[in-house]
Amino acid sequence: MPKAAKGRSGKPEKKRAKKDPNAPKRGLSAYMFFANEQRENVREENPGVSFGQVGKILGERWKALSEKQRAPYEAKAAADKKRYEDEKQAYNAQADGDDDESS
DNA sequence: CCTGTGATTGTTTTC
DNA sequence: GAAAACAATCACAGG
Repeated sequence: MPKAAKGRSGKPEKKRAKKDPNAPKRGLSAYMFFANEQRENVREENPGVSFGQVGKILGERWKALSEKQRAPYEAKAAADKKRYEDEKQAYNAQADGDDDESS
């Protein structure tokens, strides 16, 4: 059951701005790792494709892979997520109490 | 307790 | 250098 038709319901607002004091950016996404590898392949199989094209093709290819293929990327994403946990932790520690920051 | 929301992440190409 | 399509995410917070 699709919790809610969330997603990009049409809100092409520019990039986001930070809102947290130390903004513990989250971890990367599987697509990021996948793109890192496919970007070369996609551009190679699609010579001459413009920005919009390659971008789309990349996405199509992403899902074109099998879950197993995404596995390595998901794994990286999961690993990266852990990385974020670290930031979040530091953010948490500092956000909460703090030993000395107000000089 | 459960939910969804928002914020974020990195790539590519083009000028 | 910046901007948009492309996709995943998923930790955080609130009623």
